[in-house]
Amino acid sequence: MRLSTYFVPTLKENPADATMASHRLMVRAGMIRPLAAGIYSWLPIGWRVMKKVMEIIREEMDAIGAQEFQLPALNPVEIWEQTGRVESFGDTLFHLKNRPFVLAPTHEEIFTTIAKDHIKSYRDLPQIWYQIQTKFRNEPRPRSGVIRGRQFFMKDSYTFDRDFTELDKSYGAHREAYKKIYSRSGIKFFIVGAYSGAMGGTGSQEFMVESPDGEDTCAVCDNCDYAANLEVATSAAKPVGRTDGSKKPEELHTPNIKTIDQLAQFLHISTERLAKSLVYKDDTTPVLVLMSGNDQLNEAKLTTALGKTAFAMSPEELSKYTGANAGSIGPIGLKDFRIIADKRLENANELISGANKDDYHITHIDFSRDVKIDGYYDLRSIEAGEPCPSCGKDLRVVNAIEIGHIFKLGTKYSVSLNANYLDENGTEKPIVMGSYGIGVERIIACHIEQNHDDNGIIWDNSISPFMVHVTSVNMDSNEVVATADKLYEEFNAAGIPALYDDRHGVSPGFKFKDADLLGMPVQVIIGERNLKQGNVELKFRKSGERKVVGIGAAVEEVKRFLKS
RNA sequence: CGGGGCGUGGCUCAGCCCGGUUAGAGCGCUUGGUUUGGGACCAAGAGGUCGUAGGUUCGAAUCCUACCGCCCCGACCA
Repeated sequence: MRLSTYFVPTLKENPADATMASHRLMVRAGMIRPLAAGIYSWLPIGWRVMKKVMEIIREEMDAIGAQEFQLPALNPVEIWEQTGRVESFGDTLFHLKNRPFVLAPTHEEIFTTIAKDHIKSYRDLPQIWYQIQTKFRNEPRPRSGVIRGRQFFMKDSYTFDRDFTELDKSYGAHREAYKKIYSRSGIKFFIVGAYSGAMGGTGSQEFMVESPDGEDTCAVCDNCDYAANLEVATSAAKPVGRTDGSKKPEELHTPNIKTIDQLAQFLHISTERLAKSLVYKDDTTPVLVLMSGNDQLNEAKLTTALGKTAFAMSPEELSKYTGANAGSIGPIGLKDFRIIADKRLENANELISGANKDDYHITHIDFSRDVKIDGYYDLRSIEAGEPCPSCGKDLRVVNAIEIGHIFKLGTKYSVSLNANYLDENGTEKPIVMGSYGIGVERIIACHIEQNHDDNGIIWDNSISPFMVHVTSVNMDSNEVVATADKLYEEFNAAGIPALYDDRHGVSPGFKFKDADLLGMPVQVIIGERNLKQGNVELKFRKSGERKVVGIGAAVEEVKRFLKS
């Protein structure tokens, strides 16, 4: 493409509202333009990158036998009501005003409906179906450029199997395909065990890119391959356990003590044996959650433990239900509560907790003697520096951007939409499903996050919009123009996509800055200085290395570089 | 949805606190000329309902109210 006519509106200055490097650079390089919050237009050079990423995805999906579909984004709301997801998506689901339709935020319902209509026999299984399609989600707060948008491209695939063993195979195939997709896209990533959330299902993993701007938090071990989203991460933190002492519970006056730290200071002991009480309520039952000391409750883990979402009680509810205010609540003498505790507190004794009477605590509590605990669950958020559950080395806690998520859905959607098949014995069974997503924009944004410098983007060959950037330094020199034209044609003829800066009246410095900003892997610079000796200059974007070569050798040199 | 910030030519911003001719700068754009290896220079131009609506005032970009939009933090995030 000739830059003189190609629409690439580059910007010298940073857009005021972009904070992340990828966002800034995508706007500056003329890849995208904002239309509204979380909604972007893709300009020609950005769309070229998008298409290359999509092509990598297609190749790897096709390689595991997946078949590409294209489903409607407009869906009758009725289908979404059948799976209960109008409610579970809530305000995130876009509803049309003048028809009972929604804009699809994902496609489990529609793919399952097709499966229900046409998959009737075990002979029809397995199937792997996918699409690359625009998704719509009314995000309460779009952010970080294209990373969290209200409209975005997702590769979503769905597997249909006869049982869970077969599902494991389909799931495994996706996991491997995803690794290839991200590796080929030039992204450093890691895989974490994840929380299935409202998707339901029996297991899931996320593909993550470490980034201080990430919205997720993960625990990772640099020694072994343990990595997990904090929503499910565990550590080998020691249980509180039992200690000497067989005293009976005793009330203790603790005036104006509200926090665990104050209590520890007041009693001159460590925080570990202080059983912190947190009070939640789900739709029916009040729940008392006991944690050791200052361990932080992870609400995602709480949801998993309870099987439903619970909300923290307001201060007014607290005193109504417990008779005390926050800071003085405990498990002893509490009526009508479901009481659960973190695993670290399992069977612990010599604990101190609130007395459900303001300014009083109870000492010498033995959980196996004095309290009826309805269950011990892993409820705490792990912290950096705790020992890895698999190898014991220190865990790191990092922020990360989710670029893919794979789910073993099981039969949640097939049951609610009656997608059944007949097995060899003529028994009707629900199809066992998996669903797998990739955020296409996020691949691009994360690639730029990981591959840029102060001057601009540094594309990997695999997704670079062009392979070579030909710069004609001086358009007023006939020799320079003739040589640049000729090289540009030669690159085209050799099947090497080239961007040719043939703009008139643009100073050399301006062209060089644009070339670095746009970030093609190789630049071929044609100027009078080198041309006198019959040479042109190659500049390799990533290394910054420059090399002067004869005009006739330029194409071969570039070819060799691109192959290496 | 809670907290904070912002809205002034295409872009980045000043002016607003303390109201007062014709609303500014840099970049970009147009024309002419000079330049040509790291975001050139000179000259002459074009381009703005100061987010919208109401209010206060003799007078509003500036003060007040409401609304809209955008960004950041939090909540939320299959």
